[in-house]
Amino acid sequence: MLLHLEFESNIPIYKQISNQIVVGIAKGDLVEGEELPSVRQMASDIGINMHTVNKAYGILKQAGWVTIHRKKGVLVSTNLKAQEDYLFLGALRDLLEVSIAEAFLRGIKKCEFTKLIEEKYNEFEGGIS
Amino acid sequence: MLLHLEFESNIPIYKQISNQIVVGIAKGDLVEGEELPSVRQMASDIGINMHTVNKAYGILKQAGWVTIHRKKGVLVSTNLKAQEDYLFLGALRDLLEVSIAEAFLRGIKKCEFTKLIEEKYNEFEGGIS
Amino acid sequence: MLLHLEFESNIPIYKQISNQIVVGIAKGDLVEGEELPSVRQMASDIGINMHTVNKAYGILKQAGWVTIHRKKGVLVSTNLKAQEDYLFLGALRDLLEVSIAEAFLRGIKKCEFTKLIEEKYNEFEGGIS
Amino acid sequence: MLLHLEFESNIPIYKQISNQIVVGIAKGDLVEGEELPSVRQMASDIGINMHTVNKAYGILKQAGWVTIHRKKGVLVSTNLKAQEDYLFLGALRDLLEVSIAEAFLRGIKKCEFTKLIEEKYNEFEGGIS
DNA sequence: GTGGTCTAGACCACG
DNA sequence: GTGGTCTAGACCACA
Repeated sequence: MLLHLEFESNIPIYKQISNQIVVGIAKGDLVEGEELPSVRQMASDIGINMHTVNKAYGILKQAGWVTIHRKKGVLVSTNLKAQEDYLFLGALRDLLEVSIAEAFLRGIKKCEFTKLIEEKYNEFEGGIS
Repeated sequence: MLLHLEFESNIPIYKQISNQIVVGIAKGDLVEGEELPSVRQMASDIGINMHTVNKAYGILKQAGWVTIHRKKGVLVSTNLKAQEDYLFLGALRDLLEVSIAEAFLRGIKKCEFTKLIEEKYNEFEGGIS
Repeated sequence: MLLHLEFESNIPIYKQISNQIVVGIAKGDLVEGEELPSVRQMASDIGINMHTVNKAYGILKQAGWVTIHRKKGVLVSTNLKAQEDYLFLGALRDLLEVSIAEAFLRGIKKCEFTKLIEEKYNEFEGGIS
Repeated sequence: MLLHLEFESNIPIYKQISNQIVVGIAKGDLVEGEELPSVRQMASDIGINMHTVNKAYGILKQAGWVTIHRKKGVLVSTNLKAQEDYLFLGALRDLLEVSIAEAFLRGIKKCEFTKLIEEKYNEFEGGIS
């Protein structure tokens, strides 16, 4: 599991980390119960500050993607709070609106857009089979 | 064309403005050549800082959604730089990756996701016909 | 609204702050929409670091007790996520179990315990009437 | 008397142990004079560090819930220091304040809260009769 | 001036 | 050695 961080990006580093870990889980690169490096370890590996990694882990913990095990450290988890699904869908709808509007105006066809989605989905489902 | 701003959102005001204008264009609420309120006008209407509106217009101009004439004011445009389409698709792919990963892990089916896309697309296509 | 912090306590300072603000809301000392001091302001008032206050505010925001308004700053809110109520009750039940066990073993009567609860409730309800 | 430890809880292991033993006494699962497993025994049973069990026992001894004899081992006791009752009540009041405030603000009625208390009390009183 | 982010260095509780 | 907490000082985006 290698992280690719863009320090020049306007996306905060801690967000890039948490994002990539979620994607890693979806792709099957990270499996349930797997141990993530300690905050200090990952920080020194990447060459960033411990607190930045800590914040990323905090977000993941909050959302349920990892759990902090007192003996084993930070473990990948998929214990999502189901009741948050509808909140997620609402946020997703908002997030998509602008992108779709822009794609539409650029003349990108509906099927091109959905194909993009399906490709990504397939990447993830491939991790399962 | 009414803007609905959420001052408690984590999305910056200027971004909310530019987003809603793009969506407005896609929906057909704003048509090519239509004049948008002046920076001062919109700022006082909404009750926000002039610089915020200015920044929103700047982003829209940069992307080609509006053109700014000294005399005619701010006009809706759809003069997109075609060569940026593939850049847009790349950025879109990145933007969607995390959302799709999360949706996938939450058990949201591919077809549910694409249906959401299609619904939005239909909203926009309706504006044209 | 004055905060009483115990720096020697084993309860983290940021938790003491967030706790006292919640209690303040319940007592009516803080009302919906009221503006809280900025992180820097409160930090310098109390004589602690900005980040500690920031963490307290972050927790309150997460739980819905405050919102970050882009124009007005940090505002008291009571927009709680209703679906978390049953989680709260579960956590409460766990929290109470040990205290009740200990009270019971110390010979504190059921009614003494519930009287304590009722007194606190009255403090809060007094803030409303 | 089986301990159920959650290594992913934010409550320290030693605290979980001491808590559950106090609750066990209240429920009548553990009776006065009963012998608890030795530090080494319990540690190996649960698969945790000896020091962790030791710390739990230390807390229990400190509060008077167990006595430690060199020969007889760790014995359940209820030799509470009576003069600490008022301290306990004070601490309890502080502990409950935030929970009650939050419950109040969430619209949980006073009687719902006290019913929760009474149910727990009944669990313990059932252990006696 | 506000909150948001990052860094650096430190101490403590825990296991 | 782990995560949790606190401090101090800095830069940036935002309004």
